[in-house]
Amino acid sequence: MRRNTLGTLIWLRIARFTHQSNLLSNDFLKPFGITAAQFDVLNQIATYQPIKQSELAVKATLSEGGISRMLTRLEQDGYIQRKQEWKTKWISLTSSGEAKMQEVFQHQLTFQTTMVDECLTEEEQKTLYKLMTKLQKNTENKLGC
Amino acid sequence: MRRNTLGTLIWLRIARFTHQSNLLSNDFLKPFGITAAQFDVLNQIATYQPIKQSELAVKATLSEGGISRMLTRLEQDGYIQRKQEWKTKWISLTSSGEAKMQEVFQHQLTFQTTMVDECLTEEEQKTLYKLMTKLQKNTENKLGC
DNA sequence: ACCAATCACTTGACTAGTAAACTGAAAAAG
DNA sequence: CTTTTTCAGTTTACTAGTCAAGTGATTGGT
Repeated sequence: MRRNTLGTLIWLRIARFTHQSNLLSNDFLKPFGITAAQFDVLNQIATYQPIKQSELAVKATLSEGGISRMLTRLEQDGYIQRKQEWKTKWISLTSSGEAKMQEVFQHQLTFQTTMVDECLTEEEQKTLYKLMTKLQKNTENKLGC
Repeated sequence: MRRNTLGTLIWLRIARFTHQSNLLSNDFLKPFGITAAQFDVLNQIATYQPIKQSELAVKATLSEGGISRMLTRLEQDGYIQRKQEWKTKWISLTSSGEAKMQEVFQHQLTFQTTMVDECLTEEEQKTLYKLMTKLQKNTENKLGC
């Protein structure tokens, strides 16, 4: 009892990093008036628009309900629009949303990149990316069952 | 624009893994009647009890408000108790909470360990742990400022 | 032509988290 | 002795997410 394995220590580090980096991201994005979660979704929309709501949920790894709520907020803030066609809703950025991404994207990219660059070498980053990809893909597969 | 760096790809992988592994953990813990977040807090209490509420917040990397709410829920479920002394509240497990941890801990440890073991070698795990530790410590330091 | 199934999305009830404003009692200051 | 500060914790108002039940229009079966 009360003895940890390497595996659980890895989980803990990852969980802590995610939580803390999220706080930092939210702090960083505050002046821009959006949250880290909103940035993620807007970024997916910018990349894939126009995109079905259900497909967006998959890209952002959110539940159907979760994406519905998030899009309601983003719509209220005027960043996105939903165009109903048959039974599907097509999501795209409004010009306001487009402008917001133009404003924020580069900053956020630099912010994230710097955080990693300042503590890991190029070689280490490649290794970390490879290992995290393995781990994440394995987890993703489990989720399907 | 729209070009990602290695750093942002790493962030994305980590975020996805955390989110997905959390879903899996919650699913796994469901039969035991607790959530992953509750397990984490109970685990910290088990390790450090009796512990001040404010110190527990630090250990669990939660805000003061967050830990207050979480403990209210855990108290309602009968897993923990808060003993007021002067102005601080000392948190410890009840016998029911102790029993629950006895029941769950080993399972959750095995669950997490297996997830990592089945896709990474011992060597890879050591490397991943080292790199994630660097990254997390760096993030933690930023948070203080 | 009608009833059932299905599809895409929404809603209700919940956990979980934050920041910021608020308590209430103790210690320190005058 | 009052008044003020301070400290630990709570509460409020919010975002963000889940699951599961509900909606409402279209499509299929008989």
